Amino acid sequence: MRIGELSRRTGVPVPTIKYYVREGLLPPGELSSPNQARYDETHERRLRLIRALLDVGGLKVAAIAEVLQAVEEPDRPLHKILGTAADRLGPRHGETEDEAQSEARDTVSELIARRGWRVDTDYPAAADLAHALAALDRLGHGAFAELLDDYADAAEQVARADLDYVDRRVAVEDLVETAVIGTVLGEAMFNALRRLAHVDRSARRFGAPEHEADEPEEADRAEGTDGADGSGGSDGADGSDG
Amino acid sequence: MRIGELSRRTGVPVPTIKYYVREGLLPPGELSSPNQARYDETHERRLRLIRALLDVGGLKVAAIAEVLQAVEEPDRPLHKILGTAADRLGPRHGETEDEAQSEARDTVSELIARRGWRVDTDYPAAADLAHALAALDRLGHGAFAELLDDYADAAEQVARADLDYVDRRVAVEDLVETAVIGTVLGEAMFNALRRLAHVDRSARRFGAPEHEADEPEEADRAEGTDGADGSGGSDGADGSDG
DNA sequence: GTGGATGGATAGTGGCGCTATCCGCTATCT
DNA sequence: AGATAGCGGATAGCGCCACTATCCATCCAC
Repeated sequence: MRIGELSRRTGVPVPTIKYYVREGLLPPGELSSPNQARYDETHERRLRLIRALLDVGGLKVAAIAEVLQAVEEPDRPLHKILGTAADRLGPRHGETEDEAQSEARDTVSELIARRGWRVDTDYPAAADLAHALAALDRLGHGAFAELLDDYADAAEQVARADLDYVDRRVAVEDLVETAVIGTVLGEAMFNALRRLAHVDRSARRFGAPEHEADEPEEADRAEGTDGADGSGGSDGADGSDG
Repeated sequence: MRIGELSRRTGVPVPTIKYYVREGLLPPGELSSPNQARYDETHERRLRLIRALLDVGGLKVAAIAEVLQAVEEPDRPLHKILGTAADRLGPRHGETEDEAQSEARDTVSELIARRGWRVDTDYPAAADLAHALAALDRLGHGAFAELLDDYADAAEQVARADLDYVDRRVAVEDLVETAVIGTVLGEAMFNALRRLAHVDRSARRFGAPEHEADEPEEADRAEGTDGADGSGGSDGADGSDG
């Protein structure tokens, strides 16, 4: 297909596609003439991946370029690429050599050791965690770190589910791409779920009594009852809480 | 104290503090003269909160302004404010009335109903979740949604821990601020933990052999040294999935 | 009473994700 | 063959955002 159709199929404007090619996110089309290029489904797929990483995952264009370059090389060990992807997710923060900071780093090291995780202490995600803990500490909420093991339990659960999924898919699709997608979109998914669970629990605890009650005081949520019935064909995958 | 000391204590440049005041993130200092203002610990605290929300939480300045305005009003029900905070966390996405989109919305509704969560289906976090699911679907990973209940279990666990913490702190500190901090920084914390858990599990599964080996086979993050193979051997041509 | 800090206001900067425009070429329709 | 639409490639510009620089009149400390 040509660029116009690629644009139509994906909803991405043509100049934007050109921009992605320029930035190295998308491989250029195969030239059939000096100024005529062809694109195929791999481009379409890649383009959708880019948009997902961008819109849902919140990655920056430069970060996506790095991740996708890693995806291109199947030689590298998976956990490295996963790291590359995940590392680009976190916020980039300058060095703030604080007391809270070094203390937080120790806490992270202890946690990693305690759980027997096979990760380096200087892993970017570890630094992110330390940053969060340090910020908590500076805000007088160092006690929030007491929840670390609860959080880690949940994180392990999720990670297990993710890897199981990757395992299941490994033969079918590109392993690395699957892992990237799972890492990035899974994060967005979990964050949304956590926010929903927060609202639910705080409604239960502070808001309404047992019976359903919707405060009419500020019902600016409006009602969004979409008439579509269409029972989904989802199987009853019961959550096996373990 | 005056603005200079506030700056020194927090590490935030004076012009930036002025900027925050202009943007409504930080209340102005108390004027003792027409052009002389005093700041106190509440300002310092607020400033640290702003930086945490900005650097660690990744919120935008405008979003922080909204959240903090909600924090100022203790009348509003907590779960509303929590919602306000959480809603500003997610990515803003335009309307992409897709098939995947509406299908995803249904999936979300079912999930909420299935778990008995007291949240509206059109809650922003629900929309975020639907967006993530729709993106997954478009990428051919609709099956990832099978993990939803696993994810939701973990999310509930985390939310329970968070609310317990808020409960514990409620008498001591400002409730709403605590909730905001927990929501935002907790998210950063969990995401980092999840990435660490990912690396751990994928190292176990794809990297090192089963027995616990403290010594990593590749201690450095540097790429290039991928001589060690034996795992994978996935040379398969790129996704000829169609 | 002098010099440096302060408050307040306005304008400018740099990064980022696009977007607009231009040019010469090419595929396709008639 | 000629008209017309689209294309590839390159460059410049836009809009948003989080600051940052400058200016000026005032104030406080020494």
